Amino acid sequence: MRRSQIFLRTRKEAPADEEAKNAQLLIRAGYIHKEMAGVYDYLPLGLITLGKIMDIIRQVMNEIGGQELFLSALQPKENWARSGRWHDDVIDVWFKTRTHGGQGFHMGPELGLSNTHEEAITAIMKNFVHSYKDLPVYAYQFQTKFRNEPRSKSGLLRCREFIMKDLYSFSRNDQEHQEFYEKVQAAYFKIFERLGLGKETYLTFASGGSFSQFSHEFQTITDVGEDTLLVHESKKLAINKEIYSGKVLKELQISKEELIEKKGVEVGNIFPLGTRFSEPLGLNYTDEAGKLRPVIMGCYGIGPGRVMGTIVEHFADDKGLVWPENVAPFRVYLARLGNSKTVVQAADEAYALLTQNAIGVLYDDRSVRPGEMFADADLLGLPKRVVISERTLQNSSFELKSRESDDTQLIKLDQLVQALGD
RNA sequence: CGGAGCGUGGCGCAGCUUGGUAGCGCGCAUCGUUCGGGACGAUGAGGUCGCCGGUUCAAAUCCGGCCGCUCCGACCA
Repeated sequence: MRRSQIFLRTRKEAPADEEAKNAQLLIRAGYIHKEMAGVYDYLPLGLITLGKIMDIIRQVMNEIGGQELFLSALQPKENWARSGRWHDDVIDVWFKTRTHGGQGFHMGPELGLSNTHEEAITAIMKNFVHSYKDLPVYAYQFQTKFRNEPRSKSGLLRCREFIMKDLYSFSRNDQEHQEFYEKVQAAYFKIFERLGLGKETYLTFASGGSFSQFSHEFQTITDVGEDTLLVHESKKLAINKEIYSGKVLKELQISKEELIEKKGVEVGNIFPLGTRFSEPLGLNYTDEAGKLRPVIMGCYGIGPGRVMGTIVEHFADDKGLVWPENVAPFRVYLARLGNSKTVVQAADEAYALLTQNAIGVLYDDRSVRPGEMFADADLLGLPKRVVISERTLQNSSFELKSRESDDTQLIKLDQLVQALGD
């Protein structure tokens, strides 16, 4: 992509209405735009980045047998009435067309904007699951969730409208469910590893609801995190402070002295649902003996936008964003200094060559001064910076620099692809 | 939902105490000089001063109400 063509403008100054580092930098770098509190638009660069994160998640979900679908954001009342979750007393973050007899849309039935999809997916599965032969089924989606948080904050970390990957498992029995549950657990570690957060992300024991003792959160250690964790570093796990007790310690065979208190961001969550939804909504199957049984369910979430914000919080420095290779919107920032014929030609060729070799490159072909290009390259946070100028061409070379280091090196032009490829 | 702060061209801010032609920097446009870490000069475009109401000859400024944003707390299916 040529910088002169991409829809992008960077800013020197941070917006006044953002305090969170992730929001300030992502806005300054032109990745996102704030629509209102807790609601952000993804601009071209931001969408590419978000897409990279989603692709990593998607790939691993497919590997464990997940099938992608896309459910609606508009939710009818009926399914939620059946599960007992339509009432504002049960879920108070709903955006609904009518609440407490107030005004809603001027026509049509009472509707809600999806804040989660257990009801919807369970109702759908009634059309497809009748026999033990139809199970297990694993379905997931990337969909927008709407939650009217009483206080959204911290940029992308706590939004009122956000995309979530939510996977739902439908199993015949507890054992089959448990096997998959553990598979997802391993898959999540793989995902966070690929996203660059592996080292700081802990499997965290949290409140399990009515069908199991625990649910499991994936918490990434960050100062701006909302959750307080007691981390066991060598065992690579943590306990959410909300469930911390002597009994829990005993259960997990951990002693108090081994734990360190830290702040974390919940980047993922896996949750056994038992028959919480299959029973009220009537999702049953006939087993081998002809007996009708409720389907055992689980749900498994990751918030790609929240992950993006967490990555920013974790890696960014005082000059701007720093993306791990796997999620960077482009691998290379190609800065062309000067616009003499030879420089333009060499840079154009480099751009074409990298593109042909499927190396993502943002080509700064503008006629701006070097300082501005360097500042932009730092702000945008692409892993590699390549400079082509009169000076480098005198050595038939380009200059290569990594975002996280100050060292530069001159490399011969014919080594371009080797130096930047995998 | 409680507490604190804020709202003035696209962005960052001053002006408000003491009412009287709406200003600065960045960015943007044109021209010239520059060109390896956010250059300089000249000219120019761009603003319902969050919204509604009140006081006044006159309101960005004073008064009342509302809306929005940030942070702390409560909440977080």
